[in-house]
Amino acid sequence: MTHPSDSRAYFFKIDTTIKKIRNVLQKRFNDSGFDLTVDQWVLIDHVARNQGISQNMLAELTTKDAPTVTRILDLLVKKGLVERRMSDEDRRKFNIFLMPEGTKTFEMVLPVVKEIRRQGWGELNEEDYAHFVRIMDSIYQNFSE
Amino acid sequence: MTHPSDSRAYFFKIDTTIKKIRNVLQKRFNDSGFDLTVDQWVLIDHVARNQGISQNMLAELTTKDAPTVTRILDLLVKKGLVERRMSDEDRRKFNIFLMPEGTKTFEMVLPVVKEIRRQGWGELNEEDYAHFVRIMDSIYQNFSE
DNA sequence: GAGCAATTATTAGCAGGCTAATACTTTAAC
DNA sequence: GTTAAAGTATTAGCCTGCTAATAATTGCTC
Repeated sequence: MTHPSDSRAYFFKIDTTIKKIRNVLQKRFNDSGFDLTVDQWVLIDHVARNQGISQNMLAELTTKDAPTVTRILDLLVKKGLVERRMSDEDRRKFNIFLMPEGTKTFEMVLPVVKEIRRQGWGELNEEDYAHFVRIMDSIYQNFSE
Repeated sequence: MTHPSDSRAYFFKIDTTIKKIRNVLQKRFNDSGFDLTVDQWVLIDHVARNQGISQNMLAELTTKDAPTVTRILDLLVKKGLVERRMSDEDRRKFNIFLMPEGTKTFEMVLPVVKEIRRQGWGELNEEDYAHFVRIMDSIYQNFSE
């Protein structure tokens, strides 16, 4: 390998790592008795921090596409965790709110998620984090032109 | 953020980056007239480099699960790119081979993929690559205990 | 060698990522 | 004000990731 980019390694490593993280999160959710997928959690997390957010905005913040947000919200509504309310100013939009059960879920799951984040990061330090962000952002940017 | 792991950032960044890479690859495939998904390419790549490989082994090398490998191979067989041959020693196994069309596809797509890898890695250097590998492996390891 | 456990691959079912097409609403242009 | 363009959300259809259950074969143990 004369240049790192000649290898499949970086695509593969990113792919494998994100799968691992997802697996661990999901298993921990299941073991904790949370009836929730990782992506459902991601939406709940954002709604909790941005009550009344639009689906559009949710899609942008999570880098999910609109149809996916629609479907995940459908499931969350069905579970009684989240509510769609017609927007007053713009009738094309919904404002998304947590229901009481959703708030409960958020508060129950959050500490578990934080613990997993800590576990994953382990002994890596601030400098590592800076490298990590720089490299990831760089790859992203290199593909955004 | 007192500690990087307190933020959603690293999970999110990895997730977003891999999505970006996949999108760029797929779009470039489409624009080049390749009738191929990214994951179908990944399997072709591995079969090309390991003719006769078993599905099991393919799953391991690609970190895909067995049902996914089965389905992707079904599509590749349907497209005439790949062939399943009964293994002589173990009749539970298939040996996977590229068909002539598959080899053609491999040789046609590979340079495009290499070019995209190069583009993504951009001006990052060997040292960055070392950091990248170390951090990713570390996260993976922290979740494998 | 009979019976049981492990291995290999498949099927079915749910969830999420993507594109394309559609319905509805708002905004802009004339 | 009417019409055209843009924005918001949904639906449908394909592909992939995951789990659980199944079928077929092999290997192990007695």
